[in-house]
Amino acid sequence: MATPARVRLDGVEHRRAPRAFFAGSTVDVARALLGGVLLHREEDGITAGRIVEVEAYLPRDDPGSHSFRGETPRNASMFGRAGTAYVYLIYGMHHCVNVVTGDVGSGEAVLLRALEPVAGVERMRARRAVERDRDLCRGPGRLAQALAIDVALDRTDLVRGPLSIWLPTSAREHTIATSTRIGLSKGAELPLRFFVAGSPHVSRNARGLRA
DNA sequence: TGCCTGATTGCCT
DNA sequence: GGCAATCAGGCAA
Repeated sequence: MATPARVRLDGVEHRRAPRAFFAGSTVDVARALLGGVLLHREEDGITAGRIVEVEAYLPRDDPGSHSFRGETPRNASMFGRAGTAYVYLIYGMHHCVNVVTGDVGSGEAVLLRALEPVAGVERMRARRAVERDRDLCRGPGRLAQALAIDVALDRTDLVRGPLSIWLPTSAREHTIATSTRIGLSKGAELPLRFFVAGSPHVSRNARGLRA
């Protein structure tokens, strides 16, 4: 499928994130993803949302990461090249979407935790029974459902495939806040969650904020 | 082979 | 605030 080099989303011109964007250090990529757009090009339309909350999962000595115990069939894509999508099923019913970063084999990724809907909102509403649009993508399982992302998209290439990341050509003003990651039993003390301060689309209020 | 747990969500009290 | 839903991976036996 022909993918345009640029697209207008939410009134702002965006360019598709190239391979090099994902190859940096995981924390840097995580912070740079804030303000970017996750877009799913489906057969009959698109859904997209601005990224407002992420978590970094580091390559070594990060007990909270799926890669901590080494590569397995489940987490194999997390060890793939930067710019690969790592999608997995959690709690037997929800999907989580990650962006693979760093070098091949290192096992680093950024979990996308919340989006502000910007395109295909009607499609999202049809998939998720919620009263408020801010609840469409407020949480990792919710955004996956809203954008119809499941394990079929695991291992796909964010640089060329149906899932993609788009970056505004002129940076938007936002303050990045930091907190500990959510839901972990190990590695929970590390300040590796980043989100747009004040955004109503962030999944929950956090403790230990640092602007 | 069997048991336990999880990067969550939504419903119930 | 508590807890069930639901299932694949990981580990013990």
